[in-house]
Amino acid sequence: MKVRVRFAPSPTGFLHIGGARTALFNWLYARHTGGTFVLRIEDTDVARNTQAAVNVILDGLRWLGLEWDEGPITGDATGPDKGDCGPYFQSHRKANYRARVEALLSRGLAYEHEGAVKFKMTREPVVIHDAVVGDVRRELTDREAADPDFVIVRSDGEPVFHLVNVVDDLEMNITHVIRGEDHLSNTAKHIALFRAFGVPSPQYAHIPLILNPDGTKMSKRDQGALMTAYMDGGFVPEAVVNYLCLLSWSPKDNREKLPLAEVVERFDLPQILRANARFDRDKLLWLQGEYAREFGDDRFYELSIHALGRAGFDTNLFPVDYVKAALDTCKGKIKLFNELPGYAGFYFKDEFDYTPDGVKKDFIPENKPRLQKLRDAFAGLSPFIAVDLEIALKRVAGELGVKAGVLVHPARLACTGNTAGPSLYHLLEVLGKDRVLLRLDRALARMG
RNA sequence: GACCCUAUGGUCUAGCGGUUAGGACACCACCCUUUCACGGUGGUAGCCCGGGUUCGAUUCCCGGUAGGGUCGCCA
Repeated sequence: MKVRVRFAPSPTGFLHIGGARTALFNWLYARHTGGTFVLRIEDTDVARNTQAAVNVILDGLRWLGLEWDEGPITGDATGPDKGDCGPYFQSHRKANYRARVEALLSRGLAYEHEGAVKFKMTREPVVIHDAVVGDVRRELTDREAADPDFVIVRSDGEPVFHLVNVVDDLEMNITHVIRGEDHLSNTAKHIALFRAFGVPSPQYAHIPLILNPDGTKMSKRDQGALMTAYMDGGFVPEAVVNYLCLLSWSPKDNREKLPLAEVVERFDLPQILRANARFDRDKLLWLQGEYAREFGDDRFYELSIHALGRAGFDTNLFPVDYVKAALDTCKGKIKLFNELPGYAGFYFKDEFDYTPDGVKKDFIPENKPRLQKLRDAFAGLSPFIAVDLEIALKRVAGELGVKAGVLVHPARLACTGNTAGPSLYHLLEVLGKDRVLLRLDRALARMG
């Protein structure tokens, strides 16, 4: 039997990091088994659905690289889709639900109740055979024991989650339901519905949740909960996906950074851990840095230029070779691409403020004659290249009887406005003699 | 309140009926160095508690505790 899994988000809120992880595990299992990954939009809550949320779901999955085999192609519920089990928006499957409810009603398995339809839930404990958690015997809670039946169609005629979820899994021939553990308790209801429809339940696999760093449940309002925070925050999908793979799953060989293709090869349901995991942004950031450092030039330039553009820097105003040379000095130094405007913006603007800490420390009176002497030495240099700049600076330092750092720090502040940044000699070479002398003069005037 | 899941350093994890309990992030110190970052070396820190089984439990069983989830005409 060919594996068919689905990710079935509800567009009532923006794509969540936990939802992304659920999508990832479904995708991994589909790819691992050579199965099919279906995307289904559960938009039955008309009042709370938004088109923007649908778009973020599609954009987010594509950004992560989790392409689906079946499902909508655009965020338009009436738009094109791919696959033989559509429509993939639940808002367009109402006839299916109606027919299923009729069948239950006619067989006495459901009944009308004050305008709504309720399903006659079994009173017996339900055993859930879960691929991750094992066998779970779910008994009724006290409140359920008082009234075990539950609503499957609202009095306004709209079908409810438990019903539509099961009907679609059934009609879309879903073989494995991989979802968050928050659904484990509800699974008894779903199994009862499958029984009522006379078909076996899919294989369930309930995966642990992602918690906040303090161990509380991550909600949409928490820091870092939304996928857009990563998409817009200068992260790369490789790092986010890699990090997500390491939550509740492990390659078991002490490696942390590993290619997705290898995860696909090794991923399987029984090895998924059972305990919730806390989200650790520091570790994600570390992985982000690992990836950012190892990108090829083209990818690095592309992401960098994009990040600079978002911050208002138009790199098209500069020669391509200049832009590339400037970015080359930043590679391996930054983690988040969002850091780049602050880190390398000095290459692309002549007017900038000096960081106050640096002014206090480096633009001191005794440094003025030193910087002047350095400026004069630089003025005589041709060509203006890093190795010669370093020799010149160290010679001046020697003549002054000071360590190189005494000149390096004010020179850096003068030319970049910052106390930290790319290699000084290389950034000077990239800026070029004219810009460097101009900036040194400006700093000298400022120190006056 | 009831039902369900879970429990290895601060965090993510490996592991085992007998191990000096391994790795990674973070943190601290030192080295490298023009800053930052990288890299290198070293370090602090862990098997939730109580019973039971056993020659021996972090590992198996039971209980407790703690954390999480669910019990909607939300999904």
